[in-house]
Amino acid sequence: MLLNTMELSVCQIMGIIGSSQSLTSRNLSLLYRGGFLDERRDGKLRYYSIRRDLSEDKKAVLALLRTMVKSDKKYKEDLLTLKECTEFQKKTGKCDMKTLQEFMRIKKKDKQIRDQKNQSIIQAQYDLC
Amino acid sequence: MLLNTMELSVCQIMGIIGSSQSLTSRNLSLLYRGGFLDERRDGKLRYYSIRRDLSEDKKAVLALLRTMVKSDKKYKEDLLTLKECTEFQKKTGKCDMKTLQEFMRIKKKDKQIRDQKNQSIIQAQYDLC
DNA sequence: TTTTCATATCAACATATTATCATATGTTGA
DNA sequence: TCAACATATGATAATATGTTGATATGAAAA
Repeated sequence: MLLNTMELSVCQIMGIIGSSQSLTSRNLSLLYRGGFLDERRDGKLRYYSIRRDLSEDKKAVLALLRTMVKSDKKYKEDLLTLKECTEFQKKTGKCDMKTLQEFMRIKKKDKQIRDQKNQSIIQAQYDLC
Repeated sequence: MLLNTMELSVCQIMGIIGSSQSLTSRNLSLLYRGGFLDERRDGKLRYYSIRRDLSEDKKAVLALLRTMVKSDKKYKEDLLTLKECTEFQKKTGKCDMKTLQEFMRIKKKDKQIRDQKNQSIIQAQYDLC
């Protein structure tokens, strides 16, 4: 679904959605072998994008997924992260795995802290009752 | 997908697609609880049909499944069986489980014989090479 | 009422799908 | 050539999904 927006490399995707390297690579290559994605190699990086010449069946599948995903919380977050991530890259010029992972590590920590806060608010509300 | 055509009872569906009673019942009730189906009770029988007031998401899912299933061999066979089955019912007036299962047992046997014939034709072609 | 039939449900099993870890492959720059 | 990095893959563990067989429930006929 992230690839709806733009072409992305394996490490970008793993950075954004927070999945492991092997899982990301594997799933992308499954989608590639399944005929959903195009692959472009540029040095060490491998960029994947949604194929332009999809069969009607596949177009329909993607169309459905796109409508289903619209209301998905994680998806919205990920889209936001993608935006931040590309802006970060434009500014710094950096697009390597380490930088991305560091970028994500910080984001993840922030999220954890936020979640903990929410959790303790909920707890506090329970305690009040 | 059979329910696209018309409202059907559990035993009709199990007869037509050749699935066990418990499996058929379970899957139908899952679809019902999932909000895809309507249920109507008439004596011992329970009729399921596709809900008229589906959400847009669910409509989209069904629309996709309908296009995907068009090219499915088993689906085409089942549609044919459904037709035969309803004609048989109109003629005989019978719609109980035993009759349906007997109807299916014969159909299944016919199919097996046909498949065996095809198999031996293929074998014969191999032998020729 | 008891029996029969249609359907539902539970527990156990079978199968399919996803994820992980360790390691291999291939690419680039020193 | 080697070291560093990005990606891929094989073996295996974790989890989800689908199926079956036995049994329960509930309605109608005998």
